[in-house]
Amino acid sequence: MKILIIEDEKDLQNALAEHFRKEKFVIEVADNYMQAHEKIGVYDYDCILLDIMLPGGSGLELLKYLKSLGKSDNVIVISAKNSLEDKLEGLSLGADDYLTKPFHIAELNARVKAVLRRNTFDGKNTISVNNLSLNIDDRILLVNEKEVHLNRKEFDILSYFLANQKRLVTKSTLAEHVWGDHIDQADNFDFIYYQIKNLRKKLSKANARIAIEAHYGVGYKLLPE
Amino acid sequence: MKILIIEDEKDLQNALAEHFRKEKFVIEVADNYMQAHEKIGVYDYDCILLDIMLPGGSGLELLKYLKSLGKSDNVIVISAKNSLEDKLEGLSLGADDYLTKPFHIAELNARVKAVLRRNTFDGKNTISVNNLSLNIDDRILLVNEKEVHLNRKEFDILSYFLANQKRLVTKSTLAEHVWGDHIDQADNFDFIYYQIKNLRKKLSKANARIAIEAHYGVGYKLLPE
DNA sequence: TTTAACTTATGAAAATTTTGATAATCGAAG
DNA sequence: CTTCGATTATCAAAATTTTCATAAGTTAAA
Repeated sequence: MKILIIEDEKDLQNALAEHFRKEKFVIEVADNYMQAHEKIGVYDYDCILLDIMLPGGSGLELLKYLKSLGKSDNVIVISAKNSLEDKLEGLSLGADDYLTKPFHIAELNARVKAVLRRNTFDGKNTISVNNLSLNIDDRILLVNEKEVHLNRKEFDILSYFLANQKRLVTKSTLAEHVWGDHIDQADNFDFIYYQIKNLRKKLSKANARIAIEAHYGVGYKLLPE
Repeated sequence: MKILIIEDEKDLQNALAEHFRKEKFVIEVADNYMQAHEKIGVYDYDCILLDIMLPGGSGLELLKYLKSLGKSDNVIVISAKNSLEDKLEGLSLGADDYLTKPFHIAELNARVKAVLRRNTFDGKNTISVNNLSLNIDDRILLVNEKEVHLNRKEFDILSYFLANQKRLVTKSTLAEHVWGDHIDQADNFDFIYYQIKNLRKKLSKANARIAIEAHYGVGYKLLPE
């Protein structure tokens, strides 16, 4: 998963890059119009964070360019507090989302994840991988066409993993999504270990052809096998 | 709690009115520009649902008017699917939120509640009523300066009640907020009854000077006593 | 006023989740 | 290739939440 950060303020740029690197994204940075334009033309990104105020040209021009390339649907516009107009024009140009400075990085993080997840789930209410299929609405897991009972946390964890397949999911991200705001920065993650253990047990008993990989010091990744 | 629905499409208007009446709001309706303009000038509402396309004038004009009166911060703009421009201009005029048709009424419901709650909580992280004070961030309840331990559901329920003081809270609304999306339309609410029972027990043991009133067939209301 | 239908309250049991202690595993540094 | 510190896994116990059965209360209609 690759994120392009288009932002000239060095402090913010570094903070963003650091944060998302920790979340195990591949980060690229552009700090002016030309550089951004070039990267956009050549590479594909899973998500683009776009500041509007840039040296060398307006971020809105970049957005138009992205739109012309059909790559504008995973852009999150970041605009200065007072330039509401930018924000609005940004939206009308098809940006997926916007955020006004200053913002909490947790907020941005949530939105990035939302953008990425959207592209995974699409409109469907069922995700299938190998021999499993998960119906989000009815909260039913089928492995080899047979229902496997998951309780609430197990289901939430698995669906988050499936929505973020092959991507490394941080423990705190998982906690935030499955358990809620309160538990964001816990000092131990026993509750995750326990649920993961049981989830794995159920999956393997049902011969599900996926694996939940632990990544030392970071989190987990779900892989088809 | 009073909501003004400015909407000319009769079907939608009725659906909205009916829904929010069930949620125990007081509903007023305006189905054209003039009527809306008059009501806005005379009365105060806790939330205003504003359609942009109206007979007799644009909703955006009403929004400007509301803004000039300093009453624009609890407006939710409802715009037709394709009129993105309206949406944007609406936002720039200070509307709190917007929604494009068609929308799920549950979505609108959630946003209305959010608008109302914001005005209750403000920026504070503590709500106080009589001899209790609830710290939202640290999730601590004090009654007469002494901590009363609440477990998760109890805390969530109480904080929702406090954010919606003196307002009737539907069981399904409560379920949606405390338990999440899944349990919106349950066929029984035993889990609510159980938590309410224990919450009441803890509150009364601590001599908290509030009461959780049951409203037959509808839900609960929290009252200072 | 009484009944019938339905809603809410309550306690006990079942299921799930969280916590704590302990063991196994991993990865960096020597 | 060891060792050490830290992370992850596992089990059992504690706490919480959900479910179930039943009782009590409420409303509307006869």
